[in-house]
Amino acid sequence: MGDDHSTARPLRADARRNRERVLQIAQEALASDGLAISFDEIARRAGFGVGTVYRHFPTREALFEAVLLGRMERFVADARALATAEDPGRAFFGWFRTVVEQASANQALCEMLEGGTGPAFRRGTTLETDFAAALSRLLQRAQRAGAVRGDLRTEDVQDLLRGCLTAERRARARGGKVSMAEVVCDGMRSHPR
Amino acid sequence: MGDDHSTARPLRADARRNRERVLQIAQEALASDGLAISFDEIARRAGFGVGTVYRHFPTREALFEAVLLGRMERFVADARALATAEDPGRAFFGWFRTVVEQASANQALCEMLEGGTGPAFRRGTTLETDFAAALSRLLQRAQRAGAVRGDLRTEDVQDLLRGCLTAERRARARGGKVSMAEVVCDGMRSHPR
DNA sequence: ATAGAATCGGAGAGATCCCTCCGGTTGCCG
DNA sequence: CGGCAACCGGAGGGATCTCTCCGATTCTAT
Repeated sequence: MGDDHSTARPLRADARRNRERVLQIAQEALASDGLAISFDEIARRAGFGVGTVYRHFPTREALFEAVLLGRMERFVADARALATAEDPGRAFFGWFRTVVEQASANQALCEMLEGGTGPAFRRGTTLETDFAAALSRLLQRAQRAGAVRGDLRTEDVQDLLRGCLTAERRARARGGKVSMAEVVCDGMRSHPR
Repeated sequence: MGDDHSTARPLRADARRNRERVLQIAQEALASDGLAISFDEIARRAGFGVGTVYRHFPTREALFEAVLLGRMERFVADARALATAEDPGRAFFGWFRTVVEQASANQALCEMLEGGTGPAFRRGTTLETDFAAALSRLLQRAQRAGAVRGDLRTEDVQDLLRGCLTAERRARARGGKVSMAEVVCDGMRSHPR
């Protein structure tokens, strides 16, 4: 325990290259095939024996986390950056659309957000809590500004986001013209009538 | 091939009872656990050996189909029945909400509709074609009546339906007050402004 | 160049899963 | 109630998946 990555002796040059290659291949594999892809398959695609890959990532889940965690954290960072924007409605809807747009191109990311089940995004994780908190601030500000239906709660928006990913991913796969996120955002707006 | 169910010698009484029980248990298991549940597990829950269950349903997929096909067909029948309703907008949104409401209580049904991947609902299946056709009629009539955004295509609505299921299922699981279907339906309405 | 440490590769253990096979059991008809 | 067809049960074959182990290989420091 406590393998101190920052102070540990640097990896041998070949190991470093190989580690990088595994991450690269895993990234592509997860984006196109989703969380269900097998560890063996990733090793095969990268051209390594499974033992080699396990040397770098102790567990299937650890590998997936290494690939996906950063992406998720960026969503949280984006939300925080927008928490003080001058137009709360624009900030909220912009963030929502950005997340849908970015994630819908990545199968594994979608599954993680949709299911709340992937690595490092389980119920109660720091990441999951931060995500909900950041979203909550955006939402409340937008609601106070009258841009979003007042009866929507954070969990509602989270679920709508998940649903929107499901829809947008498929729409994107078939080259659809209408943005599903656009439709859902319209549904979340305060009813003018 | 062509095991003629209607004219074949009726099942022995015990076999009939057992078959019924398997269907019942499978229904519950699929509703709560989804398509990923294993054949062995269903046999175990029903209290039968796997051989017994395989006697009645030659394949995992055949069992799932026996449980789920009827439900799917009802959605198509509902859509057809509403194709001549006097208020096309009301018919369209009513059907949409009904499907979401009914399916969101059943994990396997959701996965089937969402993924387009389950038994008997694959791309090109008669059921899938009929489903799309029935939905298409409802949509076009609603659009002509000015109740639904004119730029939405059948595929768009199908994807929104899938997404709505993802959202509604989770909202229901946590006892949410706001209906996700309501929000999405609002998004599909023609913009008054 | 060479010793020694770090790394690689892949066979295989252990867990599931789908499905088959066949000996033992049970219900049905005369 | 006797005999046979139909039915049940579960061991196990073949696949696949995660992860371990250790001999063979490759890199690096001297």
